[in-house]
Amino acid sequence: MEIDEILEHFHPLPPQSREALKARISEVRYPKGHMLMRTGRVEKMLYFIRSGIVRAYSDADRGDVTFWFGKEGDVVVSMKSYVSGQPGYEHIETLEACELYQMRAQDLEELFANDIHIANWGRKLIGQELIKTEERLISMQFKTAQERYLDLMSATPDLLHRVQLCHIASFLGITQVSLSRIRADIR
Amino acid sequence: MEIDEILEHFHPLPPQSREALKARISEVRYPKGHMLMRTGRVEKMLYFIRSGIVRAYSDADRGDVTFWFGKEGDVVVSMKSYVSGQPGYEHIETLEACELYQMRAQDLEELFANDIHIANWGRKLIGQELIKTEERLISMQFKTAQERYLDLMSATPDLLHRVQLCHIASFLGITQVSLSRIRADIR
DNA sequence: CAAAAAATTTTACAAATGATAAAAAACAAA
DNA sequence: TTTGTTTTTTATCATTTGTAAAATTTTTTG
Repeated sequence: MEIDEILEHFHPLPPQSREALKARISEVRYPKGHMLMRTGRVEKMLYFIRSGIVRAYSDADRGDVTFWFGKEGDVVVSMKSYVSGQPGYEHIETLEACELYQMRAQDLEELFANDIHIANWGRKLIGQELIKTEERLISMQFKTAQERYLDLMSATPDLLHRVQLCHIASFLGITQVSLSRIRADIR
Repeated sequence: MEIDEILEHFHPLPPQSREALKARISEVRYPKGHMLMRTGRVEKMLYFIRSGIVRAYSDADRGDVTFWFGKEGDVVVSMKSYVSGQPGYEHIETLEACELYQMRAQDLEELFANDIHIANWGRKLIGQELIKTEERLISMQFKTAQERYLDLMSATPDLLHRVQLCHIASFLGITQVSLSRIRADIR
């Protein structure tokens, strides 16, 4: 996925502003298993995914909890870090070899302060992330695990072939064993 | 809670921009049970809560699902509507008599387009909402209902006295019966 | 205050999910 | 292929949560 397409997808940008963004973006590749971000750090970079899949997860008593998958076209930020400048609570790792567009968070801050189109573009970007998160929260609250699994299958069917089931289970808020039962029931 | 305090809380604003915002804000009161927003509409207004409590909820098979409480100082928007201009998926109603600061969404859009400080203020506002939502999502995924109840009690203890338990239960993602059991266990 | 309505708790039973261990299947490296 | 490792499934039992109905408490209304 090309960078122009990704940037435009969040919100239209005047050519000049888009070029200002692109001038601060470079390309980078990481192998599977690379840690893009770590809990407790104030992250200096953010990424847009050109290809590949990543996951964000938090540490918990019973192992880690995957709460987000990022795929082609998605933005990768440590939200807490990005929004408040405070240490983030998530690890983010690549689940496949990834091609990423990278940008320094500080460069983006400077653009926000000086270019109103980019400031509004950033506002829309966060807004879209919020909607997605809110919709997931609602579905966690009132749908059964089986419904959530079926939703995920119809929304991003390829995810199941590209990601381990233990991560899918964690993402759905259930154990891997429970996910196996659900899959058996559906068959 | 005064409007200046509320506005500044999200992000500092130069006096000129703050006055521009305030010039478009008026005050309004509604009794308990008033519907501020409705599913399926593109909402034209947004609010800041001077006093009182409101809840946002979605329709579901088994009744409604409360997924957000707003209290003094919080912003009240139909997120989908506000972010994307598309019909929202939530109802929002007052749970107490409320004093609100109100503003036309279109006025805010115009300020976003013309005042970079307000655009960045709006970006920070949405970002803070995103963090809160993401933290709730994570706690839904890896905490037990009892832990979530205890968290809520320590975070906003007054909520329990001001809001019906059926709404608290729904907010926690459990039934009212289950919440009753948890409360009995704690005693 | 008394009656009615609403909200909350309790009880009993059913269904879903979790924990653990072990077996089966899929995958990777030599 | 063969071996060894990882991933997924299956089976068992304990725990949690849901559903429905009744009992209790609290609030509202006359």
